Amino acid sequence: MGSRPGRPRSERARLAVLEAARALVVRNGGLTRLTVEAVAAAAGVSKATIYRWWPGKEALVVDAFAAVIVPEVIFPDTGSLRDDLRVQMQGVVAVLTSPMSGVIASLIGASQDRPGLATAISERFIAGRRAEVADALRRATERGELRAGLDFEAVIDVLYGPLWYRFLVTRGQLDAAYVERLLALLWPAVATPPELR
Amino acid sequence: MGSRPGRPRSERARLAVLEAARALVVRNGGLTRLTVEAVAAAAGVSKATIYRWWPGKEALVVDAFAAVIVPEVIFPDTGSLRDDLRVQMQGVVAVLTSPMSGVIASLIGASQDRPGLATAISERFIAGRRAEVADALRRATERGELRAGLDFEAVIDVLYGPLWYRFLVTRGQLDAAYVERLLALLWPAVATPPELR
Amino acid sequence: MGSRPGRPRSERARLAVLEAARALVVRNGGLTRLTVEAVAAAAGVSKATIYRWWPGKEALVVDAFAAVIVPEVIFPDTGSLRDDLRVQMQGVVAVLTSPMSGVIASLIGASQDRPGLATAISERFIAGRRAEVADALRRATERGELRAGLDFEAVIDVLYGPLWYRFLVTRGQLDAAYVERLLALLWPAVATPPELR
Amino acid sequence: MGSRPGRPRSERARLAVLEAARALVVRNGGLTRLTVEAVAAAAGVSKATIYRWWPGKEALVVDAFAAVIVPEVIFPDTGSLRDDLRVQMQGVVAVLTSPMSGVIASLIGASQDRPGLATAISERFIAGRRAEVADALRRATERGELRAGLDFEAVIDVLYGPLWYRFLVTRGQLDAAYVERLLALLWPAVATPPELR
DNA sequence: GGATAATCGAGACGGTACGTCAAGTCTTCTT
DNA sequence: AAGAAGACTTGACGTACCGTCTCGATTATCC
Repeated sequence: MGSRPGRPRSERARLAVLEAARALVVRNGGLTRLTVEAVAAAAGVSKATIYRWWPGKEALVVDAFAAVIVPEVIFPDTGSLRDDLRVQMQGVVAVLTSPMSGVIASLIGASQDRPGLATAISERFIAGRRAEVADALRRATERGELRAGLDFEAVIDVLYGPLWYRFLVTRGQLDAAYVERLLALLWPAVATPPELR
Repeated sequence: MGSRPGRPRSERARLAVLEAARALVVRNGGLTRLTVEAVAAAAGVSKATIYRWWPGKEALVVDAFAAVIVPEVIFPDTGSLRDDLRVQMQGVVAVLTSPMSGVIASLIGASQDRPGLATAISERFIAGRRAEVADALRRATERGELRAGLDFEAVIDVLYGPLWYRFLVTRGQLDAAYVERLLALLWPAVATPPELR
Repeated sequence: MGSRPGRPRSERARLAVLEAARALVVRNGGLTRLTVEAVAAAAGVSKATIYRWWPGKEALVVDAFAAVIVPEVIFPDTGSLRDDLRVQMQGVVAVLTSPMSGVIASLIGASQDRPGLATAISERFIAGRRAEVADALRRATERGELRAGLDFEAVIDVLYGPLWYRFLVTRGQLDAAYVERLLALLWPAVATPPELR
Repeated sequence: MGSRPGRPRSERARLAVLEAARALVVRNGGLTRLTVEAVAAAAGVSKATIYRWWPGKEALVVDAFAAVIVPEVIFPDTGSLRDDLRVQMQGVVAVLTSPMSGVIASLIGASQDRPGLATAISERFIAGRRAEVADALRRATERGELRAGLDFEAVIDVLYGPLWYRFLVTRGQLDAAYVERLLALLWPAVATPPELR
C-alpha cells in the first residue's frame, strides 16, 4: 500500500550524492570548479542518476546545503531584542566567514544568471530567517522595546543588508565588532526613545 | 618617442572588442552565456587578440562597462544631505533596475570565486562612489546636519547595503519608494536630534 | 501436465512485441535506430520482459521477420529449371527491393560482428532456400536439362551471389532484367550442350 | 604562397589518428566496439580534432584503410585472362580472410544503414577494382580469349559476387580451391568455344 | 631601406565537461 | 512464476568553449 509501482528510488544513492556534492564544493571553494562528473564518481553513482533528479549542479548544491546551513542559525528569545539580534547576526557572520562562505557566495553568484536558482535560494535559506526576525520584532514591539509603527521590512533589510553587502560586494571585514557597530548605529532609529519609556 | 618598435596595438580592434562585449553581454543577460568566441566574431577580431589584452571574459566585461556605468551616477551637493542621498540612492536604484542589471549581477556573481575580479569591481565601480558619499557625510557633519562622531563606514553600509541586498539576495522591489522608506527609517539614527539644533 | 508452476508466459505480450518490433524496424529503416525501449513502449510491455525472452534486438528482429519473409518466396516446379529459377530469383529480387530491404541489409550488416546472429540468419533465411534450389538442380539433372557432374554449391553461389553482391556491396540496380542477364550469361555453363541432346 | 591563412592542419595528428584507428579496429575486430574516444586517446589527439575532420568513426575507418587495402590487390596481365583472374580472385580471397576481414565485413555492415558510407566504400574500394577487371576483359576479348559480345557487368558480378556472398551471407569456406571451382564452372560461359578457335 | 619586432586575422589544437542516450540489470509491487 | 513500472550502472556519444599555438600578412621603429 502507499507505494508506487516500479523500483523505488535508492535512498543510498540520494544521500551519497548530496554528501559528495557537499564535500566537493567545499573542497573546491565554489561552484565553478565543481563538476557533476566528480560528484558522480565520489558518490559511486552514475551521472545519469544525478541528472535524473537534479537539473544541474546548482540545484544539487542547494539541496546539499539546505539541510546543513539552515539549522545552524537559530533565533534566541531572551527578552532583549538587541541581545537576540546580536546573537543572530553574529550567527550569520559566523556562517558567512565559515568554510562554507565560498559556497554561499558562489551560489548567490550563480543565481544571478538563473531565476530558478534565485528563487530556490530565497525560499530555502533566506525567507525562513527573515520570518523569524519579523516575529522577534513583533514581540519586541509588544513588549515596548521597539517604537510602534516600524517598517519591519526595511528594518530587517537595514540590519542584514550590510552584512551581505560586505560579504558580496565590498568584501570588507565581517566580525562581531562590525555587528556591534551596526547595532550601535541603528538602535536609535528603532528603539523606543528613552523619554517615552 | 615613447613608442616601442613593432606594430602598435590597433585602437580599432580594442574599441570593437569592448563594444561587442558590451552588446553581447546585455543581449545574453549575463556572463555565463557570453563566449569569447562570440565576442571575437562580432568584433571581427581573432580570439588570440582578445586573450593578448585581457585575461578572460570577466576582465573584458569590467573594462567594457567601466566607461559606461561610472559616470551615470553623480553625487549632487545641494546643501541638504538627505536630498542629496535620495537623489544618489535613486541613481543607484536606476542602474540596478536598468537593462544592465543582469550584467552587474552577473559580474558580482562571477567575482565570488575570482578574487582578482572582485578587486577590480570594488576599485572601479564601488570605491569611488563610497568616497563621494563619505565626503558628503563629512560636509553635512560640518554643517551640523549630522550628529558628530558618526561611524561613516557603517552609515554608508546601512544606506547602500539594503539596496544591494535586495538586488542580489532577496530580489525584492527596488524603487524610489523603497529609498524613501530606508531614509525615513534611518534618518533618526544619523541626523542631529532636533533638541540640539 | 507439461505445464510448469507459476504464471505462464503471456502470449499477448509475445505477439505484441514481435509486431511492434516489425513495425518499428520498418519505420526506422534499419536496426541502428531501433531501440528496445521503443519496442517495449509500443508493445505496452516492460523492457525486462523483452530481455527475458530475447538476448537483444537483433535476435528479436530475426524472430519478428522469420514468419514473414520465409513464405514469401516459394520455389515452383514447372518442369523447366530455367523458368523455375527465373521466377525464384525474381522473388528474391522482389524481397530485396521491398520495404523490408532496409531491415534485411541491416540484419546482414549487424551479423558481421555477431557470430550468433550470422548463424541465426543463415539457418532461418538462407539454408532452407538453398536446399530447395539444390533439390531443383537435382531434379533438372535427372531430367537431362543440366549437365551431369555439376558443382551444385558453386552453381547456387553463382546464381544468387550476384544478387546479394549488388544488394550489399555495389548497390546496383536489381530487377527482372538483371535476372535475365545473369541467366543468359550462365546458362551455357550449366545446361546440357545442344549436341548432347 | 598557395597556403591558406590560419594554423595549418597538423599532419602529425592526421597520421596518428589514421594509424590509431587502423590498429584499434583490427584489435577489436569490428566497428561496433571501436570508440572515437579510444582512437583519440591512442593517437594523443583530442576528440574534437577527430570530429572536425571526420563525421564519424565509419568515415574515419574508411580513410584509414583506403591507403592500405587498395594497393594490396593488383591485377596482373600475363596474357592469360584465366590465370590473371585466378590470381586476382585469390588476392580478394586473401584480403577477405586476412585479419582485416572483420573490419571489411563491419564496414559493409555499417554501410547498410548509412548511404554516405556505402557510397564511400563503393568508390574507394570497389569501383577501381571493377574497372581493372573490365579492362582485362576487354583485352582478353581483343585477344580472342573471350567470346565477343559478353555482358561485362554481369561477368564481373558472376565472378566476384559469389566471393562476397560467401563472405557476407553464407559464411562458407573461402580459399583457392573455391576460386578454382568457380572458374571451372564459369569458364564455358565466357571463353571462346573451342570450335571457334 | 632592410632588418627587427610586435600585432593582427585566421583557424587548428589539446583539453575538460557538458548533458543526452540507449543498453542491459535490478528491485518492487501486482497479477 | 511472470509481468509492468521504473530506477540504476555503464559507457559512449557529439558539442561547446576554453585558452594556446602556429601560420602568413601587416605595420611600425631602429640601424
